[in-house]
Amino acid sequence: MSQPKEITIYDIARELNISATTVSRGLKGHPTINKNTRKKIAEKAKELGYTPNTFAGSLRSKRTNTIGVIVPRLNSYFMSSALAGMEHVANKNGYNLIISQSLEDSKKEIENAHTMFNRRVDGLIVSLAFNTENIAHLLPFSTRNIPVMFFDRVYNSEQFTGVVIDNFAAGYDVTRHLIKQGCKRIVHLAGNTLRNVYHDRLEGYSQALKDHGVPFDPHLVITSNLSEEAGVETAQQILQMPQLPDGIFSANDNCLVYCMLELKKAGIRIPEDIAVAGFNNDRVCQIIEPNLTSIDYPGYAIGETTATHLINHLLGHTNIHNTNTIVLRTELVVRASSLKRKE
Amino acid sequence: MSQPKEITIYDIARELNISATTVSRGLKGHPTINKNTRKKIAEKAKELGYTPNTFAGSLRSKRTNTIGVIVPRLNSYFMSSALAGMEHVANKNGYNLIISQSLEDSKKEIENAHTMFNRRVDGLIVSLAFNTENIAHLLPFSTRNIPVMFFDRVYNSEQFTGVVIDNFAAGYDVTRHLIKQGCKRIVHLAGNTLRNVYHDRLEGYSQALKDHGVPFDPHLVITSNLSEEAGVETAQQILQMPQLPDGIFSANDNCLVYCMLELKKAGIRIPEDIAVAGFNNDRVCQIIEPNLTSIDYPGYAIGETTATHLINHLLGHTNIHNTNTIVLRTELVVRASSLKRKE
DNA sequence: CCGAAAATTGCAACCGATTGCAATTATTTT
DNA sequence: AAAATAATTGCAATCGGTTGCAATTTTCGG
Repeated sequence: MSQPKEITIYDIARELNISATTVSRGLKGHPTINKNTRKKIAEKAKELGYTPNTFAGSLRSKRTNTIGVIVPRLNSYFMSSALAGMEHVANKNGYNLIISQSLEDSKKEIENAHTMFNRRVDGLIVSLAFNTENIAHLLPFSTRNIPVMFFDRVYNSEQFTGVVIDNFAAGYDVTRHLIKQGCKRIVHLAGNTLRNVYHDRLEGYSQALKDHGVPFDPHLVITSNLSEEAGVETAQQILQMPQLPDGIFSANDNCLVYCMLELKKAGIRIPEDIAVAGFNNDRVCQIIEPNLTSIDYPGYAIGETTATHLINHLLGHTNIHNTNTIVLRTELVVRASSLKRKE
Repeated sequence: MSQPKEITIYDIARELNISATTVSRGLKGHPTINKNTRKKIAEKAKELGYTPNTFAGSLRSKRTNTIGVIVPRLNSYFMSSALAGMEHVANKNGYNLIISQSLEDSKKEIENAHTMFNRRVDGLIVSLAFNTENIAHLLPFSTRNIPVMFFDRVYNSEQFTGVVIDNFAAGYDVTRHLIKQGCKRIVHLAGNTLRNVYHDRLEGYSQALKDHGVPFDPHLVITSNLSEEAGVETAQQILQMPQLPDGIFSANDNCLVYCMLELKKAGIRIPEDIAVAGFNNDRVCQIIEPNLTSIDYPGYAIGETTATHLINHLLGHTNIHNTNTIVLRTELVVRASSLKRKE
């Protein structure tokens, strides 16, 4: 099982009777190396089957061309889209992604952050776990001048840049839309309000109610982890309310879909009895019946934007420290699930 | 912008008046180091805020604790589930994942393989692009004794291990099920038959027809890239057939769902006019109406299995070279979309 | 043809940990 | 208490590129 010997720049140098320095520079296309020499080096490298050893280089140069990504979980429609967007941008620019999941657990998020740090990622992209309360684990990155960017689940801090949508406005829009459809008792399925996204959506909801003279009833705000199971449970809770609501605004589609199915099973008509609207514009929106009104939340674009900004910063084209927040445009996509009246 | 100096094992060594060797071993929990010394080292390391530099270590030890993953795209339900499974196993074992997408393009897959090689991944996991015809780009890994494992889209080779399901059997089961429901003209939505998964499903379909005396009609096999758009187009093709089919077996759910929506729009009743069944047991199966019969294709488990085997091999617990293929169990999940007769 | 400027190339230290082997120290055994 | 064995620790080379600065070669004007 002996490993075949690794071909190094020294091998190339020896065969060409030049120094390793020249080979190193030649391979990098360094301008001070003679064109002709460069060609010879390239040829010999190919001939010998040379492959650069990234570690050796990174050790010295302190650049790894690696971006760490920590997400709550990578198998949701939104997340995998965002990751796909990041990977695309990164790959195009010669960067690679090391991806890890916190599984919504702050402790694991901290561990992962350590790993990323040890791996000397050039930059870090994070979407926070459900229960992360502070970002002490990210401070070593700042100390080291390693840029950290949040996306989606951001942390309110002067120190880091985040890519988000205007969750308040989106929550407001959805709620207003439901009110305009005649809803008076609107349930809000909320997530952990520790996270900006859920907090802001709830605020938007409250404000819209207020602005339109609809009383805010805390009993109508159901907080959960917004999972599929939570959707089912929520439906049961709703069905047991002394007075049924006439609208639901959910902070995510996934949960709402399962809630809808359960409500339908119980004979509730949507949107006639209850108008519903979600958040994310998940693929299922166009598949469930009735089609689901939702906020279009461009995962791929968010991923691209985040990665682009981070890489531009790394390349020195821009400085993200000047930017606190990047807000992407969203859009309310109205579909049958919320249309009580013909518009 | 000067970087704060990096803390190394030498700093710890100096402060403790011992050698760097001892520090290195101490941190790794090497048994020959005195327990007491070990404790002192650990304390000092924490005190100074030491973080190991993975590169330096990897350079010397030639182990990176990194697994490369190349997938066609990472934003599909199946893929992101598989990746989630892999990440979970890898993380548990101290490995990290470098993930890249080929975007179904063989050329990009080759580039990505190079990158992975240069990064000296300890092992590689691949699911092939639609149009990859050979695996020359993976041979350097074999030469170097770097284990490569396929999953899902595997390459038929003695050389590498793959984790798959029995696509033939699954295709056979679905088709037989449709036949038993009384279908006589069953359309098959096929993918690129260069890929085992689609090839085998088609074979299973053919064989089932044959075994049950249903004639095979090549016009009923519609090959596409199985995208959402393809689903819509396929529906239009079907609607223009001189004689409508009475069943559809699609090689994936995603495409079929869009096809169904289009057919329903045209007034086709499912399953009465056309019974349909898909493949993957995607989340949408339980959401679309009627609920979709499908083959449960356990993405998360496939990811876990693949990563587990690879890591066990890396740790020397098992040797994947003894294993050619690992076949996971699948199951036909029957739902309303295919039930022409009460069972 | 000479000397200065420009273009190339090389020296040698360095990045930070790992490791085979030898050396030192502690513990037992006789 | 000396000898033998076991437990710890350290030396010094090594992994494979990168980089500041000096050295060498080439080019060219006069």
